[in-house]
Amino acid sequence: MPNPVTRTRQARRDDLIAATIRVIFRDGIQAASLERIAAEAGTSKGTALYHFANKEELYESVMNSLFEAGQVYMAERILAAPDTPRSRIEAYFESNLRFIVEHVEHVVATQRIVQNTGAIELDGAIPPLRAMLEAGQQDGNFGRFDADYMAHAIRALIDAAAYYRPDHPEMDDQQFIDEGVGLLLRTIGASPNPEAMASAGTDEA
Amino acid sequence: MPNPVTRTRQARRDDLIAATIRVIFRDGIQAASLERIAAEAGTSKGTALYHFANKEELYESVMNSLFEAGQVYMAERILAAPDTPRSRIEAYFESNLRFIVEHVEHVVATQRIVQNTGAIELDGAIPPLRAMLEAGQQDGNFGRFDADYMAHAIRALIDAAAYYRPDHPEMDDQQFIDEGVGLLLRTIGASPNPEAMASAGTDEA
Amino acid sequence: MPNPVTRTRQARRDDLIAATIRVIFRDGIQAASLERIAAEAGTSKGTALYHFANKEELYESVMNSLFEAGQVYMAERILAAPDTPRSRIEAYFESNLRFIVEHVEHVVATQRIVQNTGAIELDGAIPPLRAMLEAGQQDGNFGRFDADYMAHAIRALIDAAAYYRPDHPEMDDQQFIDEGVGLLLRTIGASPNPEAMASAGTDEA
Amino acid sequence: MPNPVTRTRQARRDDLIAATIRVIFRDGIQAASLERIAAEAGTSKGTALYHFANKEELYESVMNSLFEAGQVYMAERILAAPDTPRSRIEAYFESNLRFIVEHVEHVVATQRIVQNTGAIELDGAIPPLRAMLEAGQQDGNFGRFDADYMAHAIRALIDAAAYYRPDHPEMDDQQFIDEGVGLLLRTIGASPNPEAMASAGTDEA
DNA sequence: AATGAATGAGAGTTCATTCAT
DNA sequence: CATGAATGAACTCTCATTCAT
Repeated sequence: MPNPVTRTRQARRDDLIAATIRVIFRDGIQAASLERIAAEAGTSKGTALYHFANKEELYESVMNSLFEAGQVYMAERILAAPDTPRSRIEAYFESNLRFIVEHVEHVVATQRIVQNTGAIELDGAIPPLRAMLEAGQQDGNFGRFDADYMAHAIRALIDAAAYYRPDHPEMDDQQFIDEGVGLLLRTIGASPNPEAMASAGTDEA
Repeated sequence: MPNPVTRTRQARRDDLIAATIRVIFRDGIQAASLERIAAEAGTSKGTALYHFANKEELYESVMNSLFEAGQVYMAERILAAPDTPRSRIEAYFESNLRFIVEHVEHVVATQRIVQNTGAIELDGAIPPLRAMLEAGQQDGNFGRFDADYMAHAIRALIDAAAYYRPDHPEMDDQQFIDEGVGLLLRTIGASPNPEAMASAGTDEA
Repeated sequence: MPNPVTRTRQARRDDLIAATIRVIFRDGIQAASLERIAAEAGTSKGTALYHFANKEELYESVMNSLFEAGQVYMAERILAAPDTPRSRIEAYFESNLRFIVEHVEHVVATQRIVQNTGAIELDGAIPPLRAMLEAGQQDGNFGRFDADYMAHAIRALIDAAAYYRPDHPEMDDQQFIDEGVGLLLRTIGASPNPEAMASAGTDEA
Repeated sequence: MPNPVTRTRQARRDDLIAATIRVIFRDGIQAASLERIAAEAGTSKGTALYHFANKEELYESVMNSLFEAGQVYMAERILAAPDTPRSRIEAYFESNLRFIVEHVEHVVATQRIVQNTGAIELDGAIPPLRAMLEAGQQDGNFGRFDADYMAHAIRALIDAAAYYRPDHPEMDDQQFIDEGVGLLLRTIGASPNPEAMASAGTDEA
């Protein structure tokens, strides 16, 4: 029976992870000292280091909790899409952008950590993406481009979307996602919506 | 009349700026303490702070020297291009990528500084870019997209190119630039159109 | 009636004392945190402090358990020796060295604690030793020396033997003891005199 | 022209070394935090770490300054002695004890550091000492003993003398040294003073 | 113009100890 | 009996900045 003072182990860890995300997102990674993070979580530096061996482990937990959640979220949606490169990559784009919209702070905080610590975690995203791109190219559905270069470009675009989002509340979530998906599909040389193009109208001049 | 032993004011500042760039590019921004930078410049921490009021001013100088050089470099080439949105933006893309290729270390160092200190300097690049995009859209040469969103996307793609470059020496400079320009033109909905480039005629199919 | 799962009070204390000795002997006193000791004993820091009011009390228990065991061990052997200063001191030397050989880890751990905490426990050993030396001097059996100075020297030699022992496994126990006893007897000016030991007669040539 | 505030580099280092010795000698090595040492030296923690890369380097400086001084001091006196094992080792004993008397605090502080950090510096003293002992044994001047064991015993006795000295001011320096030399010579089985024995009297029964 | 020296603020980390359960 | 959780004090170390020369 957990009480409000002595939380269970995982609850405290979650509190600290959430506090870390808030501080980094709000004040920048420079401001994210253990003391500041602990204060944000309503606890002390000593307690933070009781739950995480060191700051690096805390940061890793922030990153891993995002990666795991993101992977599940996206895999679910990508596998639900029709099994064609075009549909798959569109599902990839859309699910990734939607995940970002729903977890902006966590995403931005993680990016700051990756940039700052030189963690190469994000590189793990490149190979599967490259594979999807090459599959589409072989089917003749995508344009002509260097798949590795393009994979990095896509990651850059998606990551940038996370930075863009919080500063543009005037755009609603769906607009934001659609704009991003359209842009990404155009970048890889796949028309934004084949069905729409057939039935409704033309998106491009 | 500069003394051969005692460097002139500007020369020393330039030394320190160059040293800062090298340290950040090579060892990361975490390693860029004033002591480390001064040592790299062959001088002392005290001297570094004699030439720059504080570390922030040194970082600003690193960023400004890049922006000024970049602006001159790009303006020259953009103005030399035919006065159409399509040509102008292609010149923008190509000159920017070429500038990056020629100044990778400086560009990467600046990006690290911006990310780390939260400097918003890069936002200055958005309005002129957005203007170019809107001009192209009004001419019917570019696709349908949110110009502000696209301006940020383009900056993200170009910035990402700087990170990509040093890790891919197997690509030669021209390949790298062409791949980037092609990708960017596709993104804004303007096909690269090689024939047009040969005949200097219509930019868009 | 001790519960097989829940150890008895004394058993837990003994576990912790033994764990403390192992940790200090193996990893040094710097590494001997309560957490480390508790882990070595297969329990938790909280439990350790349930059985000992604080760390100091734990250390005192380590020392006292050694002193008590040593005192019993030595007293038994010294009282069994012929009642002459020469025999008595020889029994003191031999029993002390033999006790060390049989409890190296405990002895070394205790020495480390004494050195580190500045505990002056060892001084308790000086007065009885000094008395034995003075008795021998009055009988004309020992050399001319300052008894207090010599008592300290003897303690230093015996303590040093404990440090020496683990690093020299090539020497067997008996050799080690004999070498030490010989050295000590020589130091106080009483030759080891093997004939005397055989005939149980005159102790000094 | 050094002023009382800004001391020269070496002077400050010496101040800090002296302060370290005083703190360790007076309050024990546990109390020797950088803050405490800096305060004792009349400066700040930051300054201490400006002059020494880290605490370890400070401790090494304490040890090395002692070893260097001691080596010079003893070498001078040992080389001045007649070239026989007996004279040489007596000069070794006497010069070492005299050096200790003149640098008790430094010696004790160094011993505490060695014990605490596990530095094995003192082992360097064993081989030359063992060589001297073996030389004396071959000449038939010393008793029968294991030279390595004895070398360690001698070091232990001499080190113990440093601990003994400050607590016994009633003994004057010369007495202290003579008592120690006599004890040591007896330990190795060399009569304390061959000349004295020939001309004056007998020290042993 | 240049710099060695000094410093204080703040960082991450360790640890003995307290306490509620 | 036992322990997980929490905490605060103290520690070493980093660093931008000030200042006298």
